[in-house]
Amino acid sequence: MPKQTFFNLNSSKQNRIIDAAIAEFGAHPYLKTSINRIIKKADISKGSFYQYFNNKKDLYKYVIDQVSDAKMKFLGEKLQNYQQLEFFELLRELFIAGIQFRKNFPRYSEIGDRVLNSSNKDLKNELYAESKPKSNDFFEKLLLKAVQEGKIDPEIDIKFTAFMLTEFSVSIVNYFFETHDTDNVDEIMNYVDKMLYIMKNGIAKGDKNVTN
Amino acid sequence: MPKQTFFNLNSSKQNRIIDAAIAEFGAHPYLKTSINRIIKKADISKGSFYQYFNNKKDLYKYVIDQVSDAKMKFLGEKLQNYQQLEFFELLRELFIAGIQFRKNFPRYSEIGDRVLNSSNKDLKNELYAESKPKSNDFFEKLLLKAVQEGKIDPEIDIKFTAFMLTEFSVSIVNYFFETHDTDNVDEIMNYVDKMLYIMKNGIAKGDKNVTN
DNA sequence: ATATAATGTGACTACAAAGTCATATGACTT
DNA sequence: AAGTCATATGACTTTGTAGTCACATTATAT
Repeated sequence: MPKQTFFNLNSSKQNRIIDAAIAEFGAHPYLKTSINRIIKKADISKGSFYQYFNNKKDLYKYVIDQVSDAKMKFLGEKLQNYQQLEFFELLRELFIAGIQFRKNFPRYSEIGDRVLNSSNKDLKNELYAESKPKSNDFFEKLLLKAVQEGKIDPEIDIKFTAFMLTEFSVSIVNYFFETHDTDNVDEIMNYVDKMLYIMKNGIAKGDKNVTN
Repeated sequence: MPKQTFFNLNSSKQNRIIDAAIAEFGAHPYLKTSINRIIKKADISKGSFYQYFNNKKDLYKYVIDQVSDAKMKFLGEKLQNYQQLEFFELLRELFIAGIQFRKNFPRYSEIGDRVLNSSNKDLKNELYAESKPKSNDFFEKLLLKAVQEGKIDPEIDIKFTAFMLTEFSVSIVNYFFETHDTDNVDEIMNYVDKMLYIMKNGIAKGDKNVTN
C-alpha cells in the first residue's frame, strides 16, 4: 500500500504519478520498469517517490488494483442489463464488454496484458492473489447457476471449467495479437465465437441434442 | 548460435556450461538471469564466455533448443505407435508422456515453464520463431488428420484450436501446481481427463451422438 | 626447439538500477 | 514573527549488470 503521504497529495498530482506509472508498466515487462523513468515522467524527485511508496512493487500493486477495479466496475455495470440472458449469451456479452473496455481504456489494457502474461511466478502469485481468482469466481458463479438451471452438463467440474474459461479468455487475446497485427479489436469476436462453439459442443464430430 | 569455439570444447566442459545455464535459466525469469552467475557456476572466465557465445540471448536460445529437442525426442520415442491411436486417445497419451518427461527431467521442465510463461513479447517472438510452432504444428497436424478421418467436427478452426490446446496444455500443468502442492504428478491426469471430456463433448447439457 | 595459432583470463569500463539522507522549502500554529 | 511539522529535493552510495581487452597460457605445427 502507498503511504499516507501519497493519499495526502492533491488528486492532480496523484494522477500524474499514476499515469506515469501506467505508462511505464504498460511499456515494459515488470523487471525492466524503472522508478527513475517514472519519477522523471511524473516530474517528482527520487526522495518524494520513497515518501509516497515503499518501493516499486508497492506502486505496481496499487496500479494493478486500480486497473482491475476499473475493469470490474465497467463490466459490472454492463452486466446489470444481462441478468436474464442464457449462459452462453451472457458469456458472449461479457467478451463484448471486455472489448469495449479495451477500446475505452487502452492504457489500462496494455498493462493488463502484461500482467496476465507475466512470468515472475512469485510476483504473479502475490499479485494474483486477488485478480485472477476474481475472474475465476465469477465464471464459477455463472456456471453454477447454469447447471442448476439445467443448461450445463452437471458432470463437469465447475472449478476446473471456470479455470479453463479464464485461461481460454486469455488465450484468445494472445492468439489474436499473434496472428493479427491490426488494431481492429472487434475481430476478436470471431475467435470468441469459435471458442464458445467449442465450449458448447466440443470438437468431436457429431450433433448434440441440446436440451432446453 | 554459439560460436565454433564452443563446439570445439570437449563435451564435459560443454555440459558444465549448459548445466549451469539450465540451472540459472530455470531459477530466474530471463531478465533476472545473470551471466556472472553462470560463469561462476560453470567455473569459466568472463572472457571465455564471450569467446563461446555472442551474449546471453545466444546461450539462452541454444539451451531452449536443446531442451525442446530433448522433449521432442522423448515424446517421439514414447509415442511410436501413435499412428493407430484415435485422436483423443493420442492426446491423452501425449499428456502422459509429457508428465513423464517432467518427472524424468525436472530441470528441463523448470526452464520450459519459464519460457512458456515468458512475458517479454519481443524476446518471445524471437525465440519462438521456431520452437513454438513446433508444438503448435503438431496439434494442427493431429487435428487435420482427425478431421479428415471424420473424428473431429470439420466446422472448427484448426489453427485456432491447436493454439488453444497448446496454451491450455501449459495452463493445466500450472493449475495443478498452483492448486496442489504435492509431487504426485499423476493426479494431473484427473484434470487432463476433465479437459478432454470438455473438449470432446462441450459443456452444454445434452448428449452427443458421436459418429464413428 | 621455435614459431604460430588458439584458447583462457580477470581486472577494468561503462552504465543503470534501487534506495538513503542531509538539507531546503513550504505551510500551518501559536 | 517565531517555531514546528510535513513535504520536497537531488547528490550520493551501493550493488548489480554486460561487455572489452591486453596479456597469459596452452596446444599445434614447423
